[in-house]
Amino acid sequence: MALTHDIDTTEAPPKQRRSRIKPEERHREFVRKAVSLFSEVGFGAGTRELAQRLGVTQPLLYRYFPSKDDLIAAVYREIYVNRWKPEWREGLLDEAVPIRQRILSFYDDYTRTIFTPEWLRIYLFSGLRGVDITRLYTTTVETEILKPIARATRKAFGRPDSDPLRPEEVELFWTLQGGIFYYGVRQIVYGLEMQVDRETMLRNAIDTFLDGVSSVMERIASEQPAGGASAGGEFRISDN
Amino acid sequence: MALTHDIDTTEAPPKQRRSRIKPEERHREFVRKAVSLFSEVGFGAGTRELAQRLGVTQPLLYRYFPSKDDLIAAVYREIYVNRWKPEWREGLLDEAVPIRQRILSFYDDYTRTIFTPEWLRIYLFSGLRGVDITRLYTTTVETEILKPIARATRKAFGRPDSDPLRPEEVELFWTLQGGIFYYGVRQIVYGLEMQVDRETMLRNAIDTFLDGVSSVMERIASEQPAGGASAGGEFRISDN
DNA sequence: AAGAATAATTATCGTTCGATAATTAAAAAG
DNA sequence: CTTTTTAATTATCGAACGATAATTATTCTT
Repeated sequence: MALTHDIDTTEAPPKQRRSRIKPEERHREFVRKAVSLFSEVGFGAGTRELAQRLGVTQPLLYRYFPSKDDLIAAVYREIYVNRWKPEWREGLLDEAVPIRQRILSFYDDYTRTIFTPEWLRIYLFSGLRGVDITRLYTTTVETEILKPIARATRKAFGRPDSDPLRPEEVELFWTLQGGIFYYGVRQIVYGLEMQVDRETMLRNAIDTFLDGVSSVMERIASEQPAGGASAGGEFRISDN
Repeated sequence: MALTHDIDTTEAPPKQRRSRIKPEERHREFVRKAVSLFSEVGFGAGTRELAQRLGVTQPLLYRYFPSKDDLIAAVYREIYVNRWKPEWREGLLDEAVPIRQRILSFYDDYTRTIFTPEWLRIYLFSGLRGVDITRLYTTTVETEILKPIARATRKAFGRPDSDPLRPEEVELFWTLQGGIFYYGVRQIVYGLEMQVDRETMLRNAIDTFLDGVSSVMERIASEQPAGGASAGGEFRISDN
């Protein structure tokens, strides 16, 4: 017969006062802390850990979210939707400002938004999970940011706005985007000590890009349009 | 009293023949399949799933690896050490080849190596886990690849090899590296249909970069060396 | 103040996980 | 062929997971 009265090393439960707050606020609190927790350990983080950080019990989560996946969806919305600024696109189209300054201002504000552990890590985690939202976000970046930048840049170089954007042109601006993005990953995600501050990096990267992109864009414009989106014939001889 | 003889829907166990192979080969098999599995679902993947893919039972893993973390360490070694080619550095230093061609050849081979689901996804997963190996790899890339490229490029522009590399110069080449890397992430990790093939992207990105980098490198060289590594005074007025 | 509504709790279920011990069977040694 | 070695198995443990049901206690309504 085993002793049933174990020595209780944990002191008596602190008779925790249960705080009752408005449902909407509780909902927001869950999402806020979930963003923080998931960004640290990934979406495999436990619901008990999340509840503990909020000072509540684990089953309470299921009063506000039918399942963990619904909570994750709310986290996606917070990152991808709530932190997107429509003014980015507008600023990029403002022809009263020189193109260099427009691009610089955009990336200054954009990196201020996404260069946080929460944003970058959840972006990477969600990308690795293969959920559609990452593809959707990438498409949004291309249509709302990169294509406007590309058109504006071409215009600034004196090229007519009439001929359509080539995929190769858009891809060039993806390279700039990726280069800047990777600076944030190295600093925030990998925790590396950066030898160059963000503003200087942006200035140098954008100046290098703008200085070199005109000749390459001209070359692209002078080449045959690439296969898939060609308006000419349905078939053409590949130029290997 | 419950019925103890449940209707057995699963047919009789196939009396699985147990195959016995050499320890070293079993070890390699575990690592190989672990690379594949972890790259798909992350390091949270179960040891039972891994064993199933090998056609063995789960406890067998612990004959070859003391713990799951040791298996993960072996996976890191496979990705970061075994797939690194020392010839990359050598090729970049070969002054018989024009700088543009040297950079192009390197990135052609480098992206051929890392633009696989296994490499890219494990790289991203490991980076998010915050393990030291990612920082170590980044340092290796900088010293073995980017600094040699930067020096070679500067040399090709006629600058003396004597004055030390500025952090701002190295950072410029990180931007190129990140831009190229992000192409692979979009294609392989996010599964996006790329409108521009890898070779064209590399050519345009590198041409844009090389065309624009000379003027920016000159500006960097003409500016005051940045704060931290300055050999001049211990203090200086910050230039806000 | 009494009762209704509901936010938060306790208790618990069925899975899955990494890991260990004991057992079995295939290959190596004699 | 018999014995020894060891690669592989079966069985199982304790912890952590997502989720549900029943209960308690706080706030709102009248």
